[in-house]
Amino acid sequence: MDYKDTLNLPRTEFPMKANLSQREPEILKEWEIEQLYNKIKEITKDREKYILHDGPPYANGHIHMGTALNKILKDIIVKSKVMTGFNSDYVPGWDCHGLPIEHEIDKKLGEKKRSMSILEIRTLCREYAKKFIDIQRNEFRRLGVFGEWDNPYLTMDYKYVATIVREFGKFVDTGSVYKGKKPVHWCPSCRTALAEAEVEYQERKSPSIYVKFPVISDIGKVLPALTGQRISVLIWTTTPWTIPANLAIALHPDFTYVAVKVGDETFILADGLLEATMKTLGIVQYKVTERFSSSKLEGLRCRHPFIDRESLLILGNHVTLDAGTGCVHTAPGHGQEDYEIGLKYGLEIYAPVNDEGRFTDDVEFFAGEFVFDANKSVNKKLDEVGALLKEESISHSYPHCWRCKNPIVFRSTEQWFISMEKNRLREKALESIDRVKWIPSWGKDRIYGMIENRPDWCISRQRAWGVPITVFYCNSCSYTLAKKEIIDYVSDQFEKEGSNVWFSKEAKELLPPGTKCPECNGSDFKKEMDILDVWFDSGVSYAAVLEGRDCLKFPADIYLEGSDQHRGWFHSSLLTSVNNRGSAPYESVLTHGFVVDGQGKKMSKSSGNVIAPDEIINKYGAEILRLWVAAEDYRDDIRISEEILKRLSEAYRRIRNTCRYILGNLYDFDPLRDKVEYKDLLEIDRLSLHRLQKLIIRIRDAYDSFSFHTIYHSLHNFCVVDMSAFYLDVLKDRLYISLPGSRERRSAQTAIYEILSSIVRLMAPILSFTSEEVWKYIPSDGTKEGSVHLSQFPAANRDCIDEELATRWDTLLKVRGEVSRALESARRDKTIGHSLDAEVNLYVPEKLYGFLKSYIDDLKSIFIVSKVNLFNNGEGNGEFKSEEVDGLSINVGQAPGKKCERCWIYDPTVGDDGKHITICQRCVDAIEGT
RNA sequence: GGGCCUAUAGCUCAGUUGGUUAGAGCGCACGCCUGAUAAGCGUGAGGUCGAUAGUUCAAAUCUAUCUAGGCCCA
Repeated sequence: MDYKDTLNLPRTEFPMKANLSQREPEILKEWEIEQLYNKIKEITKDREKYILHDGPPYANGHIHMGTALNKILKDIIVKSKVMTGFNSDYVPGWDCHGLPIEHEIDKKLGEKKRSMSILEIRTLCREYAKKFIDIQRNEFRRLGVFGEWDNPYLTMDYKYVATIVREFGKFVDTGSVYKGKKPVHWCPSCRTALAEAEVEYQERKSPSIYVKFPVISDIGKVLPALTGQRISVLIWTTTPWTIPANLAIALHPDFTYVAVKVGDETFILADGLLEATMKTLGIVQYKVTERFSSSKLEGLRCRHPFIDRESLLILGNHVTLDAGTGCVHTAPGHGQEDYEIGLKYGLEIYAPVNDEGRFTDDVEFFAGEFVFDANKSVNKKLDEVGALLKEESISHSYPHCWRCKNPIVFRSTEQWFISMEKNRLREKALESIDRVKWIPSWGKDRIYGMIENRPDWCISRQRAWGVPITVFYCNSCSYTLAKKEIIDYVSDQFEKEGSNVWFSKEAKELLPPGTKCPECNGSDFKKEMDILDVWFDSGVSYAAVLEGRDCLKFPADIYLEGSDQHRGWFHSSLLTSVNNRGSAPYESVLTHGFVVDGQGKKMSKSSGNVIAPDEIINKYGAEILRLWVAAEDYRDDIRISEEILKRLSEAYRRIRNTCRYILGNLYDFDPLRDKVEYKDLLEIDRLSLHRLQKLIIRIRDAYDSFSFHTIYHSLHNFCVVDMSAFYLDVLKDRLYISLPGSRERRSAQTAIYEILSSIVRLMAPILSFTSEEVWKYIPSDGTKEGSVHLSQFPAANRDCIDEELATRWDTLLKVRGEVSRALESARRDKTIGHSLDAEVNLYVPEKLYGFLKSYIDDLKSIFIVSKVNLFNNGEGNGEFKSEEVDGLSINVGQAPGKKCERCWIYDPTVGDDGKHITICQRCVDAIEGT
């Protein structure tokens, strides 16, 4: 007789091989057919809300590892909140306007763009965004992310756009919006402003000049040694044409400056550049007459070399010793740093250059001249007045227009701003930051520093693809008509017809009938043609989405984005919400790092180290990607490499197999019929339930604190160490050998059923596909939901926690470890092969002896050996001396008796039964059903 | 150049307010089993805690500098 057939070996249809890349799409299909997301919405609708508000990715290109990471993290949070008992609807969104899309359309159109209307271009941009929204939506769904994919929010939806305009109106109403000047990259040949992305840096030859600015203030007051001398500050520049716009000279606050006597003149420049400058100027005879700190000069005045105007001496950290004289020619209308320092010192943002790049009539000597041609004229003039010390030519990197390839200029133009001060926006934003929970905590310092130091928010863009700044100008008196009521009126039209009406209709049609200019009573207006910064679009999502949908709420519980969004969405959302609602739109902000390669280097096309989500999904499955997200500590940068993925898929298999093995042993278990009461469970089964409760507590805490990598490690460790290597291994004997309906077998099944049904739910937010697959196979107790995602996390059962029992087993397991070592040593000596071949003698000290004696009947099953003999101290010594357990020594020998053919245990009763001469008494009983 | 952050075994992570010989799992090596089998079990070898200098009786832990890397600015 083949006794194998009399065993209760595991049986399950649950496949060992996951085959994720094939199975996942099938599961997704089922979820869709069952309308799972709607079912979740339905069952959670009356619960307390926990809202994660989705930051919209840009609708451009396919998703990459960063976007995948972000969406999976969000999904893990949302799913875990649902399973914790919240209503946690997730509405994904997309950011649709902006330069990158317009840029793509530009590239496609090439020269054709010039002949197209703004409406045609906007239509192409809309189609482009639409296309990538569909692509990304499918890619996100493929990751197993649940959400309102059929009803996402798009910043280009009419209703959303209307909200943007209304929120802009609120800003206007609070008096924060003003028009000012700011330098932008300007292409004179295209006659357009360029964004940073449209600027290409190329080598170019420029003049390099050294110019004297005579000091007119009484310098003797601060530096008596210089009294009565002819003194000039020496500057250096490579853009002579900006000299007419010079308003100041900047010195570094920490550098030492010198006064140098050359002939009968004295020059001022930075000590650190003295030698280099003198060499360049070819001056051999010079003498330093004074050394001093730059602060002595702050506020003194020079005279412009050829214009009747003063030039102020100021201090700025942007000054360097890399080149020049350490005294920086400053034209606030023609440079970013010049502009910023200019604002600080209250200088005019002066840029007397028109759209074509020609000097305005304001400029003496050079009016009408093209600025690059004017370089020569300016130098000539400087030379005439004796201010030019040196002129040469240098080659350096200079900005050029991406389209026409011509060199561009930096020129201040009229722009719309949101003031950080007028409505105390900065102050209020900083206060709000204090009330938000930032995770990790340094996020607070980071955004605080940014808000504290940022300049006013420039919200205008000279672009086509965006939301218009809905402001009008009186054609007769140039009065700016920016009023909340009028903006709201326009907003209503946008809501019905879209923002294209701004470009298709006349101002008259857009304004409320009978609108008159409050200044001159005129009725002829023109429209502002600038559009809003896209950060304003997404920044007001709290109004368009959180307040716009009943299933959400304001403020959101959490925003979750990459750490770059401290400057981006966290920032713009904070400013808009603080100004228009009086508080931050989020209770907490969680940030994650960036995806980098196995070496910690950033991914880039040029490095060739980019891994696409798609590749991973095809090779390993989205589930492995989800596991990766969970396994890594996302607060820091997150590495990905082949090795990491290989490790993870091995860990995945381990978890999957543990589930499978338990399923295989539950094939005849009906929880309603076979469950054993806790008090009747065997002790080791109670131990496993104790450990399960600890796991539940640890994992639920980890979900609450968003520490997902703790979950991965705990779960994996539980499956590998607690289950596979110990409990399940020990259990085999009982599950296979015992009578199917026996108490000891049902006791084991009760425990593993409880364990599986718990861990499958605990892992569902992370391993969303596999948990669903396992769920289908778990025997129902009558309350099992149709999907694991409709179930709740298990609650830790205090009644199953037994610390004393756990402590006792800590000792047993320590001894078990030592027995394993002793067995291994016997295995090396060829005394045994399988551990059941062994008989173990334990020589233990008094105290341990008493303890182990109470477990004497269980020891052989715990150790998985055939026989255990226990000896008190003094009765002898084992060859194997334990290092871990004081006084313990062990001997291992070949087990006596014959090996039972059925249970493989060596037992003296083998052969006792006349009918079954190759098996032991226990097995005889099991077969005969007694 | 500035702000914020990171660095513990080949990989992913632990490491309380400074306190014995720095831990876990995976991987690797070797062995066992063939009743979880494209599985399972056991044993073992892996670390100058990024570097240097300090504080201290005592530093992975505190301080400074440096190196490498990331995000955001300039």
